[in-house]
Amino acid sequence: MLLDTLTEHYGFVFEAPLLKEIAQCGQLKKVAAGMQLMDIGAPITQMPLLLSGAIKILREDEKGDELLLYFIERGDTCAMSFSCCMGGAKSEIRAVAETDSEMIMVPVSQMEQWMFSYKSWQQFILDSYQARMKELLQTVDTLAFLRMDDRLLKHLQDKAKVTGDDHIHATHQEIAYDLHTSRVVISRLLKKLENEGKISLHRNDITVIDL
Amino acid sequence: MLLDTLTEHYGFVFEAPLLKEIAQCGQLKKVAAGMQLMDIGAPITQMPLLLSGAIKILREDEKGDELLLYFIERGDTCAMSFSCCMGGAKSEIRAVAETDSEMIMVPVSQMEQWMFSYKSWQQFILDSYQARMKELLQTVDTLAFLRMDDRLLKHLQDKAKVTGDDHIHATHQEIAYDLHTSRVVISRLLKKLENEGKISLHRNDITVIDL
DNA sequence: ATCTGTTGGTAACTCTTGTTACAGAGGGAG
DNA sequence: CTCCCTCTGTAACAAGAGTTACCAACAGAT
Repeated sequence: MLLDTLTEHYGFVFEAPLLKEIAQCGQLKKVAAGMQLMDIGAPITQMPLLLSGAIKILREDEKGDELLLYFIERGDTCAMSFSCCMGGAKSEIRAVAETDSEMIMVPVSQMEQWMFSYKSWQQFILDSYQARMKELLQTVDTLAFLRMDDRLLKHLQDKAKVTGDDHIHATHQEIAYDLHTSRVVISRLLKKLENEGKISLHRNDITVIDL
Repeated sequence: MLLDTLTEHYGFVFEAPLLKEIAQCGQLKKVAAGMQLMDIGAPITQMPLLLSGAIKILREDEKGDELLLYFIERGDTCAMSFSCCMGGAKSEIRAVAETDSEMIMVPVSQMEQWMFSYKSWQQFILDSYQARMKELLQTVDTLAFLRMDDRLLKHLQDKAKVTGDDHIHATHQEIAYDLHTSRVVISRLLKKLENEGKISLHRNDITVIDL
């Protein structure tokens, strides 16, 4: 039945023999929101194929300050893990489940071979790289060209999108960590956004109006 | 003699038959410092294999404001072009020669096939993606975690590195464009760095002491 | 109902960065 | 040399963001 699940989500991406191979060596994994899936510096031995839910990808500096890079949604994979394990390298990022999520974990050993034997796998990996690259460019744009109020609104909109819920359950402090700023700044700007009619504020719940 | 040049620079990366193929369809291109090689939104039909010099990769927002992403040096290629042309997509970035540079331009038509027929080509593309991804992460770190004075110093050090010259020939305005800030800010911070003994300032010439 | 820890609101202040304005220094052309 | 243009230095001010401090509102536990 792993094959069935796989076919349901990736049937249009991979050809049948490859789906079968993945089903054979892959392993279903369910994680609860908030669980950490991968840490910076950790060696990578498996690669996730996301079935449902969303994963947030974080970067951290030497002082331990965090920054949210982007979200990974269903049908996506973490291209960075791929390149890392190919070179036997360590992870450059941290991955945390944003919502309850399901994924198939594929051991890296097979993947190198698939790059040669399955055109669809090769295409999938390249597309994945391409997509991640684009997300990273988006992140750079946001950091370089937007002020904190716009970054905040964008963050709320993104978050509403990946959870499929315009009610965001997060404390101001948690948002501040994602955007690498302080809680006070977030509270201030949230209030401003509320006055502008773009969101409405309640305890532990921000409703995004301007989606 | 294109094959000779190619072998000299990429002999240890690609096997002989591939080098020959590249020499057949590739085309030597020399560009002077300052020349634009690619623009945002432009379709991509060729991919550069850099032989000498350095290329700077820029991002631009709707208002036309620029930001330097990173430099590409010899032995590198622009992975982004690759993914773009695979999907027939437009360029996400602008590329400008930082110094006089030489490169071999390879038409995209062949490349898709090489992905399957040459393991070394596949590896080269994946490594290239990996390297560019890492540079982009660096860029994000810089934007998110550093203040302008440190960004400036880092920029000068990077620039000295890719040109192989600790004398930087650039106006304050040009540096301001790369870092997406104003000339006055750069002048101010350069003066500060000079007072700290990390650089020395002359007209159209900044000498980096703290390499 | 009271206590307690968490969350959110706000004020006051500092620091960094951006903006405007202006003056002087250097370098080339006539 | 003089004119003119580019480049640099600096002051003064404005705006955005970070910091510290404190209080109120809320929710859960006893």
